[in-house]
Amino acid sequence: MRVDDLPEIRQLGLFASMSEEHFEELMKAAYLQNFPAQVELIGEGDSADFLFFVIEGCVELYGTANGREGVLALVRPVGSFILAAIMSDAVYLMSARTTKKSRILMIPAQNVRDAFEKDDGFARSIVVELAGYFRAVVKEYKDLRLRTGVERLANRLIKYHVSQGASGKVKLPCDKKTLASILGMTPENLSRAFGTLKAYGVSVDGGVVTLGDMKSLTVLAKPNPLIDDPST
Amino acid sequence: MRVDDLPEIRQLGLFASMSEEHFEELMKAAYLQNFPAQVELIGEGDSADFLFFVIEGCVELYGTANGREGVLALVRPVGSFILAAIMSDAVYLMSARTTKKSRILMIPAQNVRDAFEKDDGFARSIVVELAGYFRAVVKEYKDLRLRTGVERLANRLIKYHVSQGASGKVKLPCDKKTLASILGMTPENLSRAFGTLKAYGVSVDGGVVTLGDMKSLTVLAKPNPLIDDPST
DNA sequence: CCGAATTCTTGATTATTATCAATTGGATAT
DNA sequence: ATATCCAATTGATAATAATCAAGAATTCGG
Repeated sequence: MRVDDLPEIRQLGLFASMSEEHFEELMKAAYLQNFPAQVELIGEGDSADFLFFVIEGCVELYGTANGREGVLALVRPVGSFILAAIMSDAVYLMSARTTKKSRILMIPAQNVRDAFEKDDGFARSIVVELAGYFRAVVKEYKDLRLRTGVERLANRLIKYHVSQGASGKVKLPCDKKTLASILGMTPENLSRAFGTLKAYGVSVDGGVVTLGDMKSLTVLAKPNPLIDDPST
Repeated sequence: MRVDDLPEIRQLGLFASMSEEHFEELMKAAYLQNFPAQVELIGEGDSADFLFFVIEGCVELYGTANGREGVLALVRPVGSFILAAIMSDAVYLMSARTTKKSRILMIPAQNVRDAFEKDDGFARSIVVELAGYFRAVVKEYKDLRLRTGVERLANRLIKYHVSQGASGKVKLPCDKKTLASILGMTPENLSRAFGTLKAYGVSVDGGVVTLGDMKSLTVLAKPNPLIDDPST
């Protein structure tokens, strides 16, 4: 498949200030592929051979240790992942799998590093991208470290609510099993956390959650822009 | 105080490929200051006015939310902190305080950003630095998410043991209160975790820990280079 | 439509961690 | 030396979360 069909890639912050020539070169080396759901694209510990972009669908980044597994993030269109491993020329720290049928752009690591050496605009864009990644993980860390499960859920609901237009209803972006893992809890405890939030005006109907008492929910959640606001 | 007295700064990866001229410029704008212990250098939410380097002493990075506080990392000579906030021109996500008498180099954020624009080598070095930061936080996240307190302690002891020459003894790098916070637990639970590790050959005498049965300790800890090895 | 598989929920129990309280021990200052 | 402070430990209890088990609800393929 030709990559030229993807103007959204060219528009990405990462490539916006890259020269046309270098961009062409990168795209010539790139692969665009469709994957079914539940395909493991990379495994932690593998050497970083490709930089990935999610064009369509959704990819889950997760880690394993001591017999446990946890999802760190979902990547949706158009997002990249594991840029840091590429720039460090190191192994991946996280595994990645598709959660549904997905279209993925893969750029060989060496081409990315070559472009980084040749193209100053690209190098600077990578700084901005990595700084944003870093700050996002720090926020995840604080969320996990400083809040209980119920608080994490409450804040996540408020966050989704805002990003979806604050209509009073929230559409969950994934199934509850995955949401639980994103929030750092088991599915059982997510169910119970929803139960706890009933007293704060939260009612659940399948994948749709109604926030009926924002005031008391907010008192419980204590939302914090330094954790919850993706733009800070 | 003159910054020229600090050849170790020039040697840092961050500045190694920077032009002499731009480095001079940066250093001219920089402040070198001595702080006593327990001084709050920055507070989370403050706008990022300076990039910091620890020249001597030690600085603790910590975050607060929902009435709780947690240490994310200790920065020792010669390390920098909050580069990501500077490059994102955003507020600090973490607070920082000295844990002992420390000498700190501060470079105004705008000068750093100017140098980033002008000096391509510097821009590329920042990428490497940020990628390393990112990977370090991901490892912290996995450690916290996928391990129990006892496992975290066991792995930390093994890590210190290796970095200190694997003599069978480990000198703790800070008081136990701080260690507890770094490990994401309370001081009480750190005491109990040490108690649990007695059965695995670990004995504590003040700040010195003896590892008497590496084999069983390792079985318990299940060390993982993708979390514990700072060089991967 | 049915049946199989899976997700989701709920209950009971256990594990892990935090909190509160009391005490010990060492360091320091007067 | 004595008093004071604070880190560290220990015990008791409570909060939080994980695990195991069973059922209910939902999805999916035929």
